Amino acid sequence: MPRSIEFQIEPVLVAAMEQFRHSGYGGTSIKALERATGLSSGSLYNSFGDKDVIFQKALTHYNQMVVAGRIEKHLTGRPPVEGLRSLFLSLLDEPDGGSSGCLLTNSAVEFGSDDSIAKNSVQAGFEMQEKAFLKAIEQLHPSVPDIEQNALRFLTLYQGILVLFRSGYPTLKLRNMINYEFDKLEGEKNDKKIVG
Amino acid sequence: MPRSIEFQIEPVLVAAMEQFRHSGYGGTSIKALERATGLSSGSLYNSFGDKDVIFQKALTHYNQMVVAGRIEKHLTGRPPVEGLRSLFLSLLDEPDGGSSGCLLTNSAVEFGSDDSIAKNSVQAGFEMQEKAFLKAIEQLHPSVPDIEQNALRFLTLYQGILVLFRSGYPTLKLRNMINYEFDKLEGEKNDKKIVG
DNA sequence: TCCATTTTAAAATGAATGTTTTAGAATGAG
DNA sequence: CTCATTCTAAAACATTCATTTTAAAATGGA
Repeated sequence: MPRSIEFQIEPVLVAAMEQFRHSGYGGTSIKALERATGLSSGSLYNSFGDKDVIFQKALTHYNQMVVAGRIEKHLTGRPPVEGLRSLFLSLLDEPDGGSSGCLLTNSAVEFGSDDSIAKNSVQAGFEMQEKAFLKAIEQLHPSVPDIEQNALRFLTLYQGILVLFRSGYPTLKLRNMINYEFDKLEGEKNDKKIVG
Repeated sequence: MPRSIEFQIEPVLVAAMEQFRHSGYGGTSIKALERATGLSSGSLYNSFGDKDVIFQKALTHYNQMVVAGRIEKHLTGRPPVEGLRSLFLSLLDEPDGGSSGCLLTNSAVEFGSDDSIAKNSVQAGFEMQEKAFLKAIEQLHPSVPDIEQNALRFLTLYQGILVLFRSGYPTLKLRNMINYEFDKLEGEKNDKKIVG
């Protein structure tokens, strides 16, 4: 029957994801995708369809792997404040220092609120993050009524950090701010107000 | 001598600004700028140079008018918390509900940290916002040593709100979160801890 | 009036875009 | 082997892009 597929789909998706993360959807040409994935445009069109499909698959993969993976990695089996802190700090640990930012954040901004190929995945990604924050806060203060406000506040901070980091804002200052924020949270939890 | 310029430069800059705000730099064609400004491409090239110059002028104008204007409007001659609150809430008051977001935020994400036509203006704009927050917090707690952390936290929240709002996140939830945040700040200021 | 300049409209340019097609080599199952 | 399929490479396509040029009308100062 048919010749079997030579390449693995997953590394191709990862390469496309990185490319979109760096240059956005509009800023990424098919030629750039050829370079990034090592596939010819023929193969890309053959296996995916068109550019939109590649992007959507890459974005979905980003949600499943990067977003969910990060949450899983930092927020499970650990005290919630510690987990949240390391989750936030992990945003600043891009290996090459080249802050490509978050594909979710970048897509949200690039496409806006109009109907687009990104809308559903962006909403789903934000929802995943917000729910993870909610769960962590519940573990912290099960009885407080303003858990939702705090979860949204964390989501907002999270997205803001990604914007500033992407723009080249000094990592050290962001790191200090994050640590300050979670130090304060630990202080509140222990009912000790340290700051006079 | 020469024929005088027929159009006013400022409305043209405003129109270009709105267009870039809605569609980004890459997503805005010269044709779109013709439509938005009412000028022919001939006039645009004649009066500005090229697309990069138009964008840079529009971004500078955004900093001077929109960013500085908003700060001036909300943070002067008013109690700082009240001013900050109304500044944050004003982000959600886009007239048409079509959240074009902030040209600064959008440009930061679109161009990233690489050297680009936007880098200087983006940094300048963020700095303006951060300094405004710093000043407001100083008025609030002149003695606290962690003013910088709080100013950066406000900047981060501010940018995060702009991302979420641009993506179509429900305005009401964002409004509640903002109000909750500044209610808490007023509480802290009065040294009354309301939340148990 | 004349000249320099600015306007618009249109055409032209050359490059890049996304996509399809073609041609040829490779591969696996029957 | 054969046939269907997949690969790469290349060409072809129509479209869009930013930009320049052209031509013609308008305008203001000398």
